[in-house]
Amino acid sequence: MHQTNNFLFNSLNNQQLQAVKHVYGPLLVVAGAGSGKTKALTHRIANLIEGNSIDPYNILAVTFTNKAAKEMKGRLEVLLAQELAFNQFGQPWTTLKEIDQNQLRTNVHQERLQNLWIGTFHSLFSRLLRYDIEKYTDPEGLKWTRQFSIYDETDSQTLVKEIISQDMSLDPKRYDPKKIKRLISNAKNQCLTSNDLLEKAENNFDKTVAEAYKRYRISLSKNNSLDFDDLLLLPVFLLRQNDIVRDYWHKRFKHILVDEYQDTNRTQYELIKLITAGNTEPKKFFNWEDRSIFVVGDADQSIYSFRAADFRILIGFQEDFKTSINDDTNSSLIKLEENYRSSSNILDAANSLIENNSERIDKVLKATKEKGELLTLLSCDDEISEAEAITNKIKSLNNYNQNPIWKNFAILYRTRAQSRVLEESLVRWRIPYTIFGGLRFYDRREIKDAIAYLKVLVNSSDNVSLLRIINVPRRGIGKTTIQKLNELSNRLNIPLWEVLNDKQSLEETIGRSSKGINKFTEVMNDLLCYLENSGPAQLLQLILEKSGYLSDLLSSGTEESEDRRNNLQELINAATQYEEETESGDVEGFLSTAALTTDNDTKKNNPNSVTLMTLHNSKGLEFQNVFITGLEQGLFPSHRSIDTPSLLEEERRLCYVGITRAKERVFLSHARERRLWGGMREATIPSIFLSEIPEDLIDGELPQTGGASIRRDLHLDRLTRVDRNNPNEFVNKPINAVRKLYSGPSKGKSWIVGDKLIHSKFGKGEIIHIFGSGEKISLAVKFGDKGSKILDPRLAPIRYVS
DNA sequence: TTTAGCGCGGTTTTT
DNA sequence: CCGCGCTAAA
Repeated sequence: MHQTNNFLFNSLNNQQLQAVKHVYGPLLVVAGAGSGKTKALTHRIANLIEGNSIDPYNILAVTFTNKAAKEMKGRLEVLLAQELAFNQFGQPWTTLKEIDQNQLRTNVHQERLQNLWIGTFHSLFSRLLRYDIEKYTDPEGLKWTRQFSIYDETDSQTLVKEIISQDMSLDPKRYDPKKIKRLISNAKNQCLTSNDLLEKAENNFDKTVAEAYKRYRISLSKNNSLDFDDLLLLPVFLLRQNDIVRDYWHKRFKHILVDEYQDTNRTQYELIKLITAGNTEPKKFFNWEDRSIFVVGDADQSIYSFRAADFRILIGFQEDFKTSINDDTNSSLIKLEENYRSSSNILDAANSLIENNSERIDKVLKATKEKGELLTLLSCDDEISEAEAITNKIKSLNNYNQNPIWKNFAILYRTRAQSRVLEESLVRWRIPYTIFGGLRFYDRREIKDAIAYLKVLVNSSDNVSLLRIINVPRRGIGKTTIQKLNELSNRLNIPLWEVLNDKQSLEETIGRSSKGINKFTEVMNDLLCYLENSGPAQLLQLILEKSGYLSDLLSSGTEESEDRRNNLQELINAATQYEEETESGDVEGFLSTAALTTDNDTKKNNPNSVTLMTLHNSKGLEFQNVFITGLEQGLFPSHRSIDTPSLLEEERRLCYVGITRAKERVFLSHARERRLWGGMREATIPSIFLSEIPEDLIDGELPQTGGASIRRDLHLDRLTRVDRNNPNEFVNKPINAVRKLYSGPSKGKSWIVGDKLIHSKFGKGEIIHIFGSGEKISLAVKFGDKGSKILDPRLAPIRYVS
């Protein structure tokens, strides 16, 4: 036991130690970037199990990403294996052979962690639903079975679109299904029902959304399906409704841990609270005698409010979970403020930046590392020279190494659209790179097709999947046929699948077209015979063969179809792996995994390559060198955020996240001109964030390569037309130029009627009138098609042009 | 029933 | 510029 304690405790600082030793009651750990929060989490779980003899069966550990869950699981495994190493071999972990280490990890995995629930919100609660969903009846009488399908964004989009245009006969142009889906999703994430929405409705549009929500829900139930949001919302309703179920999970999960608590939404919060409170509501205080809730988060890294995450939940934690004893010894807040990742210059820059936000928990990250290098500002002509400047930097920093180490570099951007130019530059210089995000493995067409077959076999009510595959491969079943059958199904109130199997009705309604349908149902009924006794891997194999999907691919013989076949083989491998990892190897479970897995964690990347990703994707990661690109008003911060303070603060947090990813070097780049989507070249204004980092922490640099020479190399003549002769104040004096823009033209520049200027949001404009005088002037500016605005020159993001 | 061609719109997105 | 959804024609 003492050995255990050493393992778990001796590498921790004071605050981490306090967190790790916490056992009962509520605890909020405010963990700044790079302060060792995963360490605190994993060591605490290990200490619960090893130090306090708590059964892993009673622990629930929730993360937001598969990656975080995997990481936590892995590290926990090693910690417990280290303990075991002492008991079994009597020697420290590091002296063991790798094969013994792996053996121990396997032991721990199978014997100690089998019953520990650790995973994402969505995967854990879909698991809960596979147990208990049949015990839930909606107030409207809607029901689901444990074979429910999980609809991804595309599937649910299809359903909403159908409801808007067909069910409700609305014009999809006035009622954009995407927008409506987003509003419904927002409601679901805030734990609101369609009735709640109806009560809150202020106008007809709101009422329509509420109605669409209601119908969408009915439709999901008819399909025996749930969308991502339902995986959390339905458990809330279930636990509220059913005392026995709630009591069961309450008694089971005595110790709850939540990672990235600042990213929780109302629904997730309700869920956590229901399990923690159990069967004894209403009540004011929780009974912490034999239980705990331990949440870790950082309000400064809250960057998902557009998905209804609400960091005020984190700020309210202590109030929400307070104990009846109101004493000072009951400390329910610990701050981890020592940063082990970044140089102190980088941290100073990040701290200065984030201090411009008003809504925060006060917290200053303290460096444990040396000052290090200054941050570097790369002021570039345009997006091409920005990309070139970055690749140049990467190359030159690597020249000092015999073997280039590409994996030490990350290039971060606000929008995916920015990645292309960067890629082109990396390709040109033959620098290996890995781009994150993009198409998920499970979003590929052939994968979705195969999965859809599996879904229909398990859940014949799933019409979205059914209609996806009914004519894939081609069976000559067209739109009109499907429409007729759908009508029949609705009129008789018989599931579509049963209509398809009723040969007589088919003959009567669609006549000769029933041939294709019969072909389809024959295949499906044949496959159904195998459902009982086959695992997902074998089923997939059978599906691909018997449906003719595979032979269809083979006959086309293109390179693309070759790729598809490989992907399908990959899918079967994943199913096999699932069967090996889980004892039951059940199809429903595999389908959940397939729906909830992004391949960021599974795909094999070139281990030594430059990383390209969005700033959002970079959260939780770290790199030696980080490039933050496109620091321009309207791009970063994005144009949608620029005049809404709360949104601008979120952009600032995003920038903070980006900077704090870096261990050694940060490069901040902006382009003086940029074309987005190949449109017009637009003059830009440097990002306000650049002006919020102290000048003495930034080193300005003139990029070596201008965009024009590159363009000539590429023979892109039409691009070379663009000015190179224009003397560039930013290139000559990058820092000063940036600062000048924000020190306020009212000090340096006196405006006169007729001056032309550029506004970051409204674009080019001309002063048509000046109100007031001296320091207190306002400008009336006419912006082409955007109309006229009255601006305060000291505040408005404007730049003088001519 | 299928496919080619045009027009429109295009932050970020753990699941 | 690129990917989509819809319409027109084969």
